[in-house]
Amino acid sequence: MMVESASETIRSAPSGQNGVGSLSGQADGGGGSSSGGGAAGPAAGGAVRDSAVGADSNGEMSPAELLHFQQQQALQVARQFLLQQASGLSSPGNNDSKQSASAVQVPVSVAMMSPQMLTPQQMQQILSPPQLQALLQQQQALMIQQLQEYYKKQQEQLHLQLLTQQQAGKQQPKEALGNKQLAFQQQLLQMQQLQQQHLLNLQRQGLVSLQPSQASGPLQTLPQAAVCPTDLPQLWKGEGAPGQPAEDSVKQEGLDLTGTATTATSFAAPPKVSPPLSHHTLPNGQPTVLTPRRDSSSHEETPGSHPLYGHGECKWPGCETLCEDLGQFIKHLNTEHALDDRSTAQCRVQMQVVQQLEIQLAKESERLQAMMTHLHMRPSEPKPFSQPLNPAPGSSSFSKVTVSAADSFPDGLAHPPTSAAAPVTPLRPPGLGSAALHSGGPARRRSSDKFCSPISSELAQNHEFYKNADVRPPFTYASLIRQAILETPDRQLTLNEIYNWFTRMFAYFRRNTATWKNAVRHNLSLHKCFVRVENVKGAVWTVDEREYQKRRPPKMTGSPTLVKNMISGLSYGALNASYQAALAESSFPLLNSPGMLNPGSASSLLPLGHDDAGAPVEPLPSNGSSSPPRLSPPQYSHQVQVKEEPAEAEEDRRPGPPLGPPNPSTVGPPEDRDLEEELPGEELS
DNA sequence: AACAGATTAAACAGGA
DNA sequence: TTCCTGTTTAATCTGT
Repeated sequence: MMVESASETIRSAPSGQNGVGSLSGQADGGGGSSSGGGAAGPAAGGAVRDSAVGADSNGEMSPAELLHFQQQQALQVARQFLLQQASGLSSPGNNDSKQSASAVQVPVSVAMMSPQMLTPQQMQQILSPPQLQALLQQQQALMIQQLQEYYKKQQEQLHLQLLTQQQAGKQQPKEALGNKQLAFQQQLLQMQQLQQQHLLNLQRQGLVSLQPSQASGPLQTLPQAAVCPTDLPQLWKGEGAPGQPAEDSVKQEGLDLTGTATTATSFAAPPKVSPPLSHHTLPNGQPTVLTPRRDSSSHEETPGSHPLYGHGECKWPGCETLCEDLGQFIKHLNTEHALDDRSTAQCRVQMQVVQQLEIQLAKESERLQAMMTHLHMRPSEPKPFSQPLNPAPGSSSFSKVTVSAADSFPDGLAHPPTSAAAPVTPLRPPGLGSAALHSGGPARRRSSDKFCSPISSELAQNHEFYKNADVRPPFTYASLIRQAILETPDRQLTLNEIYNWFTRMFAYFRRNTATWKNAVRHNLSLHKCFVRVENVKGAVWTVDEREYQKRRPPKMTGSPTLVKNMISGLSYGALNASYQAALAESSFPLLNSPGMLNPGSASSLLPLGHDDAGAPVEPLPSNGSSSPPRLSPPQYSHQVQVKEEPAEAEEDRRPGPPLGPPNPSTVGPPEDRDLEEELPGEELS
């Protein structure tokens, strides 16, 4: 009985602690219920795990292993980058008011915690969709860059080794040399294939659109060692013979490398590097420039440099041999660090060092999270509502929101002007951002329900995000259902069409179908605002706006803290404007009808409930209950309590085949459905 | 602490 | 019989 749903359910593990993030991805793996083909992997880490190529047994690391290891490194780098970003917050430029300080504080914690400590759900709840998206993009961009860098270095290494072997091979039998060359070339080839595959995977996730040209663009050095720029050399020092003794020395450094040497290798690990992120491309193809926080150091990868060569010395762990020029260094590299047991062992140790550092970072992050929890999650300290409670100041422009990565960072950080399309985009969309600032990250947050987050605007703004990212939309089922219904020309949908809308609009709902479908049905039945209208062809669901508005009357006014915050955070004029903007957005299907929204009515509606889906602006015609279950009403669907009427003269208002074309607005009536235009997502499937 | 709302799970019924 | 749809109940969580 329940088995069916159990297999699909990802029990939104309340406040899933520890790193269960990955579980969300694999939890439903068996279920296979997802119609989305599982493309949208777990958000953050989303790295593809190419376990295809098996590990080789000869002590060398297979490309797959290297890739995996490098992915870990890339993630680590991403975390490090966030740490750097966060640490930069305390730097000048931000110290004006308490409010702004607190405004950035949470993102700081978010930035510091999210990559590692938070489950995707938690991240989702804490971060606004643009922030999340930006975060994901950052990590993936980082990973891509790291991978690029890594592959490049691998190729260099291979070429170097090839050279070395060629030179050495002069004294060797030709056969052996040939075999080795062949092996190297094969490895090279394999790596290139892996590289392509990986890039493809990343691109397939839709969050990162990477042009090949970009992929092969200038690369920066691997900032892996930035985690511990100074320690590593120390770790390697003093070991007479690298290799096994190195582990001991490492242990002495308190790193406690107890892990057994695995079959991964870490070649170049240039220390002290700058955040590698300079450019990356957003899902919509808009390039975003993140100003690097630090200037690139001297070993920025240039054609004439080598990742293991910097400041005139060999950067091989524990080596530091002085080399006057690159040629000498390469010579040194080929002689001293050729592919042998010792070098391999050093690589292993290096890898363990990195792993250990990662573990340490995890611990420290955990501690930090606890601290943050202690400091931030306390409701006792009333937080001034610092950030503008803004449904986009210039809300009239439903600028399709392109989430700039910079948006994910609080003000004062590298915050380049966002793309032209989103200048008015709120830094933190009302939905998640603002609410999340007030409290921690409860597992199930329906923040948008709360106050200032009209589902329509949130949806419009983050439409692409929700469609592609496997994050739970912060809306209640009721508001989503309503939205789905209101988006249609006829303001009515069959159950199946509602399902389709959910899956079309939200990647999240492409899995756990049993769960949320049940919830949808439950909500349809439960809430009086959803009216079932039966006709010849079946039953459709409509929205009784009046009932919907009644549903939770005093949300906004009933939340004194919110109102207080709003008032404290904004001047009344701003508040009014913002509120009107919110109102305007919240009634998005009617948005362009100017009569709908006049300042007077908007402000007069202010004490009314401003619900998630908002739309309190819809000044419903007073003929509410009298309206028959019109089936093609261009008006608002609030046919009240007209359940059974077959509604004879029904036109063919069914938008189309249930699972058919993703565009329900094909029949597009000439109504004021401007959002349809604003939601180009309809074009996608 | 109480309460209301939301979510999830589940049982059940009716119809195709 | 199976699946879909719809209703209902209950447990749990969350925010006020």
